[in-house]
Amino acid sequence: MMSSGKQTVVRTRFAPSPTGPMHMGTVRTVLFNYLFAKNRAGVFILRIEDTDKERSLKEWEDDILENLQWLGLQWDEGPITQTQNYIGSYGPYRQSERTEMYQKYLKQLLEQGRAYWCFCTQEELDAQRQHQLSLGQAPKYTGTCRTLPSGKKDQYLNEGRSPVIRFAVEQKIIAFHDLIRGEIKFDTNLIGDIVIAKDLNTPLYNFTVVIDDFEMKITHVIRGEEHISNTPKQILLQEAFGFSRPTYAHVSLILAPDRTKLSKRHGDNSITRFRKEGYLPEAIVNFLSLLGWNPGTEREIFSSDELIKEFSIERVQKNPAIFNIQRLDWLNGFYIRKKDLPQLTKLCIPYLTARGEGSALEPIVALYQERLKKLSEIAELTDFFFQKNLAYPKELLYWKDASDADTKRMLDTLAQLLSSIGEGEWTKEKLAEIIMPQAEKQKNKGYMLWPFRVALTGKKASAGPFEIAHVLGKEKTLQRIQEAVARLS
RNA sequence: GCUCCCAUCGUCUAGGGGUCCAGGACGCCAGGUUCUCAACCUGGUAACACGGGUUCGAAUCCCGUUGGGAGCGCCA
Repeated sequence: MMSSGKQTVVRTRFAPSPTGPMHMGTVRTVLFNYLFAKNRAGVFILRIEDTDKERSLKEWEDDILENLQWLGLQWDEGPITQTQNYIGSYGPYRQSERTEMYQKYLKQLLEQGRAYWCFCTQEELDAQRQHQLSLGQAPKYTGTCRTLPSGKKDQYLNEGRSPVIRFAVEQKIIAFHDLIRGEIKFDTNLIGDIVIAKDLNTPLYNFTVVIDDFEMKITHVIRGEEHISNTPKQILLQEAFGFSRPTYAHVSLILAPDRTKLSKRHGDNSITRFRKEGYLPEAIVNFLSLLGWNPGTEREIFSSDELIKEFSIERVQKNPAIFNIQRLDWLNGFYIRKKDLPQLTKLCIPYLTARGEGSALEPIVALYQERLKKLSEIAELTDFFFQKNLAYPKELLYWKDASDADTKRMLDTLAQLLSSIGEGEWTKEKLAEIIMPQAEKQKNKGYMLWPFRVALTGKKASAGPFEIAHVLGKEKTLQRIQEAVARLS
């Protein structure tokens, strides 16, 4: 195991396969790896597991790289790349670029007789599995290729069968300590000889992980719960090579509200979708890290640096957590409210395309900063500022029991009052100073303020009328009131 | 079917034998503020899955039941 005298540097890795968009659940796993490594002043590695040539796509690798960058989860090591678009100067490790090394280890196993060529066909294996299932047994490989006479081998080759490489699984009890779950035991009797490579150039997952974790000196394997049952296979492989065993920590899954594994059928839960909708990386990081972990205090808000400082893997929850978007929304709103205006405006611009320049939009964004749950909402909330003609039913102008005539009279009074205010003193304070006394004369301020606000926005919910009138300017404000009057009677 | 994992408010969780007729947060409800919607403040609702042990004492330890989840590939 690990040397106890000198302190070993902690090394963790995130090892995704680029076969689809990066999900929220995946992000949480990365986060735990990242936080754990950083908390121990260790090294965090990114390894792209692209051994499946059919399913691995460059598009998805880019998706992973982009999102990690966006989230601020930078890896510390990797091959230096020429065309580096990412923070730092390291590219990711890619398993597709390491086949020679895997081959070396594969040959070693073959020579030692720890692995062998298996000639069984897909049909034979399927039949075997069906048979075992029908007997109520766990399906496992029980073929005889392990001890195949060499004559038979030639015969199969002549038949055109293409063999795979199987690892001869030793029958024993494998126990390992999991940082989150404690002792876990498996009887390898239930595991058949596993396929570790399709051929010498095509190694498979359970094999490559073991080699890479050793070669990259990974000390802690933090991964999803779905890998618990792979662990004994990997330990067996490690033992065959005499590799030291990393420490394991299996993180529970994130579940959809129906309590099943979060998947496509629960809608789009890709990190890219949340990014596009206008969730902030700090909100996602804060939210995900508290999904299944907390420092034992009543604190809810954490920056990345604070998370790094507080994080401990032992405090990670064993039971799976349900993805609860309302809490994410709340956190997102919190972080939006905390942004300074120029920064927030900049973030909103993509959602306000062709509606003006940055600084011109600031007053508008300011009115809605505390109403935003996600950035994308800014578009609909503020559309009335940019529309030439507002579309709303005239009934919307009525406050409570106010009649058409009442409302018209209110708007006329308002127009009169507003006209008296000079362009130069058109501030929300001045507007309130002139209008409020009149509004207060009504049975209820709503009789004047409601139609005022609706005339300006065409909406039943919005920011206050004075601040909106201020941003709109005198001319547009009066014009919108006239338009409202024209709708009545 | 087999193997493994899990089990506190609707949700995320605190709790690791007595200080818990269970605390916080989100949500929800009510009130305050308010022309509206947010934001903000105050209050409220709501949980130890069940059954056996162990113990003077159990949400906390053990066993079982039930329930949920994951895995059982020439995917990762």
